[in-house]
Formats: sequence, structure tokens, C-alpha cells
Amino acid sequence: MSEKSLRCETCPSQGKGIFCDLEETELCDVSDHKITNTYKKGQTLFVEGNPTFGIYCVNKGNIKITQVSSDGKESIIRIASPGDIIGHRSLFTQKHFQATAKALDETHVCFIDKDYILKLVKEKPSVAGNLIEKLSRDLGAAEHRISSFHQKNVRERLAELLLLLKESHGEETSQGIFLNIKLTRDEMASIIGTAPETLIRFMSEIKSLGYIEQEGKKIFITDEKGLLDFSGANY
Amino acid sequence: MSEKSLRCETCPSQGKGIFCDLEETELCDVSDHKITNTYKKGQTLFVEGNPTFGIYCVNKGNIKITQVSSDGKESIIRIASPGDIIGHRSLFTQKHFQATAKALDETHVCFIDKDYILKLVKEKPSVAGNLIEKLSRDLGAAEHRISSFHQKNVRERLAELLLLLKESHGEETSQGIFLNIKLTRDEMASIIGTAPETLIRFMSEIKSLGYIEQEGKKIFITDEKGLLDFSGANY
DNA sequence: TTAAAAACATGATATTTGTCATGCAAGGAG
DNA sequence: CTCCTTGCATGACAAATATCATGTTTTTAA
Repeated sequence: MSEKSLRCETCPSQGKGIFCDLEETELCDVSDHKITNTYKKGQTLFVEGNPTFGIYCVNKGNIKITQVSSDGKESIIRIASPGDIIGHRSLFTQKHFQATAKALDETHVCFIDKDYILKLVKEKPSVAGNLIEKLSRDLGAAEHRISSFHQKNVRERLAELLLLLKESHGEETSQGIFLNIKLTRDEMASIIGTAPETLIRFMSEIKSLGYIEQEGKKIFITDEKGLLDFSGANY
Repeated sequence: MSEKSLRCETCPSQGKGIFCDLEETELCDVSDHKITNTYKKGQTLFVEGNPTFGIYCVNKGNIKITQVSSDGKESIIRIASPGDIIGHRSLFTQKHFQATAKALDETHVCFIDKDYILKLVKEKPSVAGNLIEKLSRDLGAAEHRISSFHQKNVRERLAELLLLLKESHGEETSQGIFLNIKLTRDEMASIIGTAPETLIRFMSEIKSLGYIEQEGKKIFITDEKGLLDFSGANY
């Protein structure tokens, strides 16, 4: 799955990642210390419990980060998209991955070796700073989800999920905002922590209320304001 | 509530915090840039929405970090104890606090100004590194809680909470492991995301199974192994 | 010390959500 | 193209949890 390396200097997600403040020459150096891999839909990047060798920087595609319970129930704890890094959390704490990463679609990912990234973090304050900012944002998102669980029921969490997907993957079209990410109902259910059947029921309800439209698997948000009210938004 | 400043050099939580790798002279410099405050039980350190002026370093006592929904339901997203810092997440992302912090008991907290801490992070790689590690651990804990919500029911989450409190606040005694932290049932319920009545019911069940004992408000874990099984542990 | 307030506890009941069953639709492999 | 697998959808029912009510105990404050 390894292939011709992508260059950080010309990476489309440059400017979003933790290397965005590096000089061109420094970026070239990063490029020289990484390997680019391609993963097909469903392929695994790493598995919970595996040793950590470095971090992954997403160039193209989407990746689901999951944790599986002892009885096999999968939870999606995060979705990584272009510009995101993954594996960083485990790199700086444990020796082993705490979660599993799988490609949701055709994905290009750059792998950066542990030693090199640790050196970068130490020597380039901008990288450390951006990493701190990234972790802080991730932590904010995670804690927001925790209070959602306490304070919202499934329908509200579903509406909230649709709005979050709009933020991260929404694209304006003539028939509404298209959510340009491939997720099965099972996967959506395992993001908001409910049973697939329950999720599907509330999807139908939201659809019948005219807040969303479906065309095959494609989801379009047609009434954002309605969804926002429906989500019991407190922001 | 301001009082004679504590010195970092002699702080009992030195070694646990993000400044643990600094030289004595550097620590003195930190001491000179901070203010020590004391908060009584129930007092507020900061409120969601307030502007961020710096970070807080806990010297003594416990602090609950909460988010409140539009209909007034409080969720405890984290508890900070000696050695922990709070406010850091907001400092590095938003301009305003995303959560509210209140003292759970008599608390001593050192406040470090925003500009100074940002300078430290930039100039001292060890501080940045420890901050990254701290954030990574916090993120790990938050993501673990997210999958707990998906995968465990209330009784299991309660057992898990008791075990976590044992890790952070447990003290060996002759009648079992004493959980040395003052939390009301309402607060415990708002950690695991359930109604107080439901929590109390399961507390009674766990007590009747002999896994814990109560003496007034004090909780003792008398059968850790039992609790672990009861929690549906997958670690 | 005593009154008032807060916290704890438990029962009865309502609501939400999960589970099981079943049928249909869509997409990939031969 | 057609089979076959996977995903989507919905109904009926079961289980878990929330809510409401009420009484007791503990803590707080006067």
C-alpha cells in the first residue's frame, strides 16, 4: 500500500495541520521523514493494543477511530479528515494504541516516525503549540460529547450529529447542504451511542419533518434552523 | 480570597504537574508570576462564557468542572485534584471558558497569567511536552468515557466510577479502601450521566452485594474484584 | 439547640430506548 | 444479469431508565 510520497510543501491540507507554521525548507525536511500510504475503504491503519511507532497525517479521505467493548460493540470516538493527525494521543502517553483506525473511504495518509515527530515537537515551538491547540480542541469536542450524553436524548444527539457533519463535510447544493461523507446507519448510531434501529427511526422522523432529504444514501440538510431547534441547541 | 502565595519550589504537588522538569531557579520564576487563592466549598473559580486570563494550578482540594444545559442540567466533565491544571483547554483555543469550575471542598489554587504561561510553553520544551502529555491523557480519559456511555449501562458506569475514584482518591483503611472525596449523590449522578434516584438505587444494590460499605457519607470499597466484574471491565 | 434546608432513600409509574423479527432495497461478485 | 450479501426500514415487545411522589435522615444556619 506504500506509494510515491506526497510532499508536505504542496499538501492541500497544509495550513490546517500542526506543521502550518513551518518554513518551506523545514517542510521539505518533514517530507523527507515520512511515508505515504493508501488505504481502501474498510482497511485498517492500526489496531487497539498495537505498539505506537509514530503519527499519521491525513491527506485525503476519512478515517474512523473506534473502541470496541468486550462484547464486541463498536464506538466511534472520532472521525479524522484531511489535515487531521491521528495516533498522537497514544504517542505522548501510552506505548500502545488505545483505539483502532479504519478508512471510511479511499484514503491517503502520511506516516511520520515517532523519533522524528518527538524531535520536531521539542525543537519547533510552533509544532508543539499547534499540537497543544489541536489536543485542546479535540478535548473540547470530546467533553462536549460527554455533556451531550448527559443532557440530550437520542433525537437531539442525532440532530446535533447532522449539524456537526454539516460543519465538517457539508457542501452547498441546489437541494440543500450535502453531507459529503460515507457513513452507514450503523456507524452513525455508534457515533451517538444508540442502536441502529433507533437511529433509523429518528432519521425518518427528521425527514418527515422536512429538516433533511435523502437521495439514496446521500443526505441533504434542507432546514438547518429546524434541525438546530430540534437538537435542543444550547450554543 | 487572595492570601500569602505558595511557592512552587515547595509545592506538594510538584513532580506531578507540568512544571515538574523545571530547574529550581525556573520554578522560583514561576512562583513570582502567580497568585494563590483559597476557595471554600461551593465557591466558583470561573464560569462558562467568561474570558480566559490564565490557567489555574490546583495545590489542595478538589474542583468540579461542569457544563450546564439550556434547561439547567449540570454535567461534571472532569474533577481536578492537586497537581492538575484547569483552564488550559480554553486558553489554547477559545477566548472564553467552555465550562464552569467550582470547589468541592476547601481548595488552594495558584493562578498563572496567560502571557506568562504562553511564554513558558514557547521557551521551555519540557513545559510544552508535559502539557501535551497532560492533554493527551485527559483526551484519553474523555474518549474512554464516551465509549463507556455507548457500551455500558448505568450500573456498570457506576461501578467504573467507584473504581476511578479509588484510583484518584482511594486510601487504604482497616474497613476497606476509603474514597476520600466529597461528592453528593447528585454530583455522582452527573458524572455518569444519570438521574440521582437511579444512581442511589444502584448504590444500594452494590452495597447489598457487599462490594462497598457506607458509614454516613463515607464510601469504602470492600470488594474491588467484585466491583471490577460488576463494571463489565474490558481492560 | 432547634428549625429549615438539603441530601438520601425507596416505591409507583411513565417514557425512552433496546432487542428481536421480518421484509425490502441496493450494490458487489461471479 | 442474477444471486447473495449488506444495509435500510418498520413493527411488536422487553428492558432500562427517568420522573414524580413521599418520607427519612443529615447538614446547615440562626
